[in-house]
Amino acid sequence: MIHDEDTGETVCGSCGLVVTESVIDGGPEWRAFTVEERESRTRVGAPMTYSISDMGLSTVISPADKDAHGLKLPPDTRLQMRRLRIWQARSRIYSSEDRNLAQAMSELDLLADRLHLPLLVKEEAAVIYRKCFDKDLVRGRSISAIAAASLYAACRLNQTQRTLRELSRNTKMDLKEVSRAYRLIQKELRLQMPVPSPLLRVPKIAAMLGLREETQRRAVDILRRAERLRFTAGKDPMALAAAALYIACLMSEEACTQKMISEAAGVTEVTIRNRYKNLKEDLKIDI
DNA sequence: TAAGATAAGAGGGACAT
DNA sequence: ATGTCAGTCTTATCTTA
Repeated sequence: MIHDEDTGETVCGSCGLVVTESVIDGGPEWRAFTVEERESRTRVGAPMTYSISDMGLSTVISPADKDAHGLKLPPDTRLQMRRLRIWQARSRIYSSEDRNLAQAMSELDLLADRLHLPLLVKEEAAVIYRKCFDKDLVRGRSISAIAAASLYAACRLNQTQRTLRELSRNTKMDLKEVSRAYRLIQKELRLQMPVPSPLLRVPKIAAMLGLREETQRRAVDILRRAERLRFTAGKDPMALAAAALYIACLMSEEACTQKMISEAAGVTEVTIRNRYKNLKEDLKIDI
């Protein structure tokens, strides 16, 4: 086994197989060159994070009735500490705000995990959820719906290719609920979403079908031309990408049926046919 | 068997009431 | 707030090559 500190990969020394891709580095994230620097930068505690309901910053009073030197506390101090612990716990979790956030964050965790979303996206979703909470958008709606919608919004903002359907499939809710919540928060928070480009969907579909690089390139060409002529507005990007790939397959004589593409892209064959038809007409493509 | 055609229905945006 | 309209996409079924 060879461990590569730079990439964090552990690689088998004889065959080159990557065993684990990410290794947790327990060391500090800063560097220090002098003793003074080291001392001034040293700090204690977990890093702050948005995906724990209190951002990981709350104080925890140790349950052991000992002082800093490990000696038992005198009885009256012990009683006082016990009372403090109770109030501390109440103020942390038992306020309705924190209960709400705590539940939302755990749902976010679960969902992000299932969809293999990067930490960055999850943290952004957590920020969005907090904004929703502050704007009072959660009251009267389900926490799960707002949490799922926040995650979807974070995906969109980061151009991370996940469909609303993929998201709702991993929750108990149906697509309608999540998309309603998503539209609500998009409107209320005035989120400026990047326009979803069909170009970015091509690799995803092509990879599922194992299509050649050449075919992908042709599909991208077709979509570029269509975008330039404004034929793509208002159409499902996934459907456009699927249709372009279908045309590309025909042109490069790569065997691929509409059905295969429709399954990989998550759009129906009929929709692919429609997009295929007007792409062909609009761009005057002869196959 | 794959691809095309047709029709009915759902859901949401734009716009008027 | 509620209703209507055009356009998109889905589901289902039938036809064609």
